[in-house]
Amino acid sequence: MPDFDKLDKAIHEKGRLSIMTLLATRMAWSFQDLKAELNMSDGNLITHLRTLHKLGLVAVTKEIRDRPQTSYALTGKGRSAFQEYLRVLEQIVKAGRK
Amino acid sequence: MPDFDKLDKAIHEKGRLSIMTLLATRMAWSFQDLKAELNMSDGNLITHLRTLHKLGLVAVTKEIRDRPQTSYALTGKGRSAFQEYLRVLEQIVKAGRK
DNA sequence: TTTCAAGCTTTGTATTACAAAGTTATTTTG
DNA sequence: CAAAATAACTTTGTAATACAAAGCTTGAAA
Repeated sequence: MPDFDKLDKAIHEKGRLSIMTLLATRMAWSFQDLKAELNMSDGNLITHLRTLHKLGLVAVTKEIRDRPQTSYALTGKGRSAFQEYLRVLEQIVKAGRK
Repeated sequence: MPDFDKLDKAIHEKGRLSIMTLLATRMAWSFQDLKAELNMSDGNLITHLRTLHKLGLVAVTKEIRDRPQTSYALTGKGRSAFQEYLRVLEQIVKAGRK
């Protein structure tokens, strides 16, 4: 049976799961790109990002290019936590397809 | 990108996801077996089951064997909703492993 | 008839997702 | 330069809901 206890709650919530998945697909995402891709409200998005950041799963980089631009990326910890999470998803899929 | 909107919220919640996964692995589960496997409190378990039942995803059968025994099983609708849900999980795993 | 177990309801708490609107700072446009 | 615009937050409020714990009900066994 899948190891449901290992389903990290911080990652499992739909909004943050979306974010983590996006962050896993490329090095860094700007706030604007995340917002466009996920169509979340500013407040909701930044709250989720802050939650992930506080847990050490996401790194925040502020730079001023054209306009000020904040970028988000997975940390090493975030990457491995997410892979661990995906392992449980795989177990669930395997069990559920039986 | 995964189709996050299709992540059925009723199924995605950890407790109910556990239940749905168990129900997918065999024909029927008694209340007691579910409770033992998931170690949830009576109240919590039955509330989740009722939620799934109200949505038409889970069928409830009451029979009196030795002791009264209630059994739970996926409905057709429940089965296909769950498969749909699993499809999204697969997309997430695929995207996240990149 | 007391006991016990199964299944279910009720109550209460604490968390939290989310939207909406307001804030600050910087930058572009008229 | 003043005004508008945009990025990135913060704040506030609401509604939903997971979960535990304890109580209720019914039927069987002791």
